[in-house]
Amino acid sequence: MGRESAKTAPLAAKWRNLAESRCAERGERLTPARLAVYAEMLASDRSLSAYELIALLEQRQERKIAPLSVYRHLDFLMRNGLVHRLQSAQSYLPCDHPDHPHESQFLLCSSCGHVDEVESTGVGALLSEIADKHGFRADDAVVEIKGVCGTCAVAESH
Amino acid sequence: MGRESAKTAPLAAKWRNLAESRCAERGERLTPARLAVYAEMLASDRSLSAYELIALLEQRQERKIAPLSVYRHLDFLMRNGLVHRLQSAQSYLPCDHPDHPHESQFLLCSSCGHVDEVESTGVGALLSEIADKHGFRADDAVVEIKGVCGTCAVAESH
DNA sequence: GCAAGCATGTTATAACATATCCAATTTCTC
DNA sequence: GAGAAATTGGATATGTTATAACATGCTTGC
Repeated sequence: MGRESAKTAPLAAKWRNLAESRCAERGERLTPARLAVYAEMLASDRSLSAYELIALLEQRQERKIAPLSVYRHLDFLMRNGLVHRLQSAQSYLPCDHPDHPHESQFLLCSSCGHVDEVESTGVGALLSEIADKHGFRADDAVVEIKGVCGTCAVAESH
Repeated sequence: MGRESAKTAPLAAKWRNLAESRCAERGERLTPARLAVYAEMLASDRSLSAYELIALLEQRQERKIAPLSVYRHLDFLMRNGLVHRLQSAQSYLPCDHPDHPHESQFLLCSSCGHVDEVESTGVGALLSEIADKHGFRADDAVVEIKGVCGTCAVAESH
């Protein structure tokens, strides 16, 4: 167990490699501090607010971390397609398939808090069509669906 | 000019009547304070943050207004379908067609700040279908499209 | 008129996000 | 490898958005 592992959440090679190659392609530097934030997010089973993330990182690294640092790292990760922001929950989530650019939709379970990122064909096209019809040029879209996930729906019915 | 008009933004009869009947139907009380917030929002040509709204109301009413009051009024107005919250802009917008329940999509112009509320057939169905496919029960959806409106696109091209 | 419930006011604080300035580190050029 | 330039990161402060806790007052139905 190396020195870094004490300060960084465990990070599967798959994700690390994807992140590294993605940043390398774009000429961006995936520094240890940035990687630590990314790893912490992947280690969580739900989306995290910036301040929750700070608390987790402080606990793991046993030192104070300024909000601005984490926001900068989040910004970096979002810029490079590794992390998404959930607009309706003011929280952040690692991207589920950072291997290619995409427009995602999110399924937010109000019961367990789990968020599913899906990439459905048709949504982008439909939204562009709607925009066109109103003489609007669409650049980007936020699609967040709130409801109850399958697991919780089953649990509720018992 | 009555006393109230000095303290409340002008409010077209159309909107006032819609709001009053909507609340009456639901057994909710559209008090002067609530109406004043609604009128102020309608008087603006763009979405407003809660604190912008506070500033406008304070200016008009010449007194201090606590944030919580405005948030309560916004909550009331949203509960009764008179106002929407824009998740990606943390701001609030009067509903464009409060005469019936509906799911809207929003077109946010990044250039002029104008927001267009549209109600397109097909979006709800498509999103439900997507949710179904993932074993998810959809209750509600946020659809916010960012881009450039027709007017600004024309202006830009000159 | 009185009680119950709803609405509002007051104060304080929590939660989320950014500004400014400077120190440390990395990278580049020579 | 030394030194300059650029990037990254830290410290402190502040701005912005939202809610908690509790007290008071209004309205409505009896």
